[in-house]
Amino acid sequence: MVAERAGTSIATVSLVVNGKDRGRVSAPIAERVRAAVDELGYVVDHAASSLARGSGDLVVLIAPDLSNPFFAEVIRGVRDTLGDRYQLVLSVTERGQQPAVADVRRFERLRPAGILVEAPADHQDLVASVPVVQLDAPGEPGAVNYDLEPGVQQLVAHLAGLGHRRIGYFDGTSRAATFAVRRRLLETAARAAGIAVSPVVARADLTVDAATEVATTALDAWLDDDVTAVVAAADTLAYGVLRVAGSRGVAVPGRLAVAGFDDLPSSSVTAPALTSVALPGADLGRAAALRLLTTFDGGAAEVPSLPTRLVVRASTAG
Amino acid sequence: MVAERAGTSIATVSLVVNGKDRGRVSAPIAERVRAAVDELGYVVDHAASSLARGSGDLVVLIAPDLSNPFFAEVIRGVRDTLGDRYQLVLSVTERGQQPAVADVRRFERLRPAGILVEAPADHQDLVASVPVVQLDAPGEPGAVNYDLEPGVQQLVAHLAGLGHRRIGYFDGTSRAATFAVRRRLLETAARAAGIAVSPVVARADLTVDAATEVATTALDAWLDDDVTAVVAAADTLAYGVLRVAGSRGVAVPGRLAVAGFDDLPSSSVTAPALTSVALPGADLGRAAALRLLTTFDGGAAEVPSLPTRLVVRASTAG
DNA sequence: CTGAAAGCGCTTACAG
DNA sequence: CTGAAAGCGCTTACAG
Repeated sequence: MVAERAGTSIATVSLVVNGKDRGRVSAPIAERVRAAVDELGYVVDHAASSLARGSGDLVVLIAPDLSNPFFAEVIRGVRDTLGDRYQLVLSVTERGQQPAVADVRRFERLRPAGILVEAPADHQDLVASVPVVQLDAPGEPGAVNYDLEPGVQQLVAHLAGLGHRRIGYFDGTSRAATFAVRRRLLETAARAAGIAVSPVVARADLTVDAATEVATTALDAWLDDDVTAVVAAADTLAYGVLRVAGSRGVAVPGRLAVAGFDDLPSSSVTAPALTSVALPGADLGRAAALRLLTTFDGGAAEVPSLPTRLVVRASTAG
Repeated sequence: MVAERAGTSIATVSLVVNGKDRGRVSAPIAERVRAAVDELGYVVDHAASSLARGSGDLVVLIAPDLSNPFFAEVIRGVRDTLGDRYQLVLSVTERGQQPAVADVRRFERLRPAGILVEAPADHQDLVASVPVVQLDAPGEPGAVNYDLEPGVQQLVAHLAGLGHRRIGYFDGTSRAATFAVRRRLLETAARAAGIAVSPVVARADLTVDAATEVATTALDAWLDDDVTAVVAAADTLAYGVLRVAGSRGVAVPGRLAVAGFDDLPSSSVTAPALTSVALPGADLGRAAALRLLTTFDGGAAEVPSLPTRLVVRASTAG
């Protein structure tokens, strides 16, 4: 430890650097240490520190591929809540993959203070030697989730009110539980409202390009099946439908209404602007980070589900 | 080290676990060790390992706030190139901030194998005890950059060909050098083509919402100044212009042509579809990761700048 | 082919 | 109020 050039012992430096010098180290000595630290540009070695201490100040957020801008919002919420006390690092899975046990294992090695897992693959047993909080993992105990029901109900009521009687569903390929829930809630609500859901199967990765490719064939199938509205499990999927409909001259919403989930920032500038069930990503991130912080302090407050609501725009409203 | 339950010494376990047992440990013993490792779910402690070894297998990518989907592409490129040998972790700066020296310092503590810095604040001296590669940092030696000139030339030629003689520029607030370069190249090319650049100042964070807010007042100023086209330093900024123009009934491109930089996936579905200078993010990520990998092996190959080109869509073409 | 030992840079009781 | 010492879990020469 180079900074003992301050003329004191290693232990004293450690105390000062960690701000544990109150009433343990005299002011002039502490001052000398700080000066030496500054001069030498010293920065405590994280590996050694975590080793000695048993765990570090890192918080790991494991998220799926970031091509869905939704995650950027989540990350921002986490960051804002974690503050300076903890250092956030992100890990992204491979495109099209959900976070799984192996990812959590991999990051346990880093001895983080805690791990956040966004939209994990279903039915994983995500226990670790450090606190783990899951986001967007319906059915998992202790997870921070959206209450999707109100948003879906509003969407179906909206479509029913416009006279739609047969709709298509554009699902993600993601194995995350939240997608199964979105589909199930929509089907249930549709049935209750007397709306049929087309058997046409359409699934794609959550990128505009993948969605466009799938929509290229799915669009015809939907139209052949007399579908008048398509609900996509994510806005990025809906963009694909908009793109194909636009290039084929299929009027939206005249011939086909389109809606999504997420309400991404860009959904207000699409052609036409997209109706969407708003999932406030930053709120989710904040709630999850807060829950982790509470866990650190030994608490375990129940986190209520986050509300969702429908944002109506031109892609359905005409 | 728990796994010595395999009945061997700690050192032997270490050798086997790190795959350095070739010709040093007998096959049956190695086998016994592996079995024990599996049974106990043992995973080597990263902190201890990095400490003993001097550095770890982490690669840190420091990026600005991820609300610009462009970065998702960059990340994907980095990930794909790094492969399994290294573990990528991301860090994002606070919204509106560029990566700076302090961020690099912070991550040096982790003893990563290397650090990647995307669009750092200008004029930073980003040296560290580990290899650092900068992305999108024009003017920095060893940085991996776009060759923006051809894209900008094409854009200006395109606008000139359409008869535009006075254009507005919508800049980012980012202090990253790449934004200064975009502006300068555009101004130079415009002058050469006999196009005037309006003195109206418009700058915003690279989010659709921030851009919309700024565009709300800037749009009037541009129109008052007889501007017939606006070039935005990023697609997300252009989205803000499209949004305001749409809600005000200003015809795009009839009254005002709009173009951006990035060519985000969603730019093909905006209303109208956005003309943009394509900056292939994944390519940038791949090139930077490759450069870092070469550095690890002691090499220092020159990386050529990545080509850019104009993608023409309805927002300018009519 | 295998094991005992030193050391990586810290932190934290503990004794002075 | 301060310092010497043990120990965190590994890796890697080195000796057997």
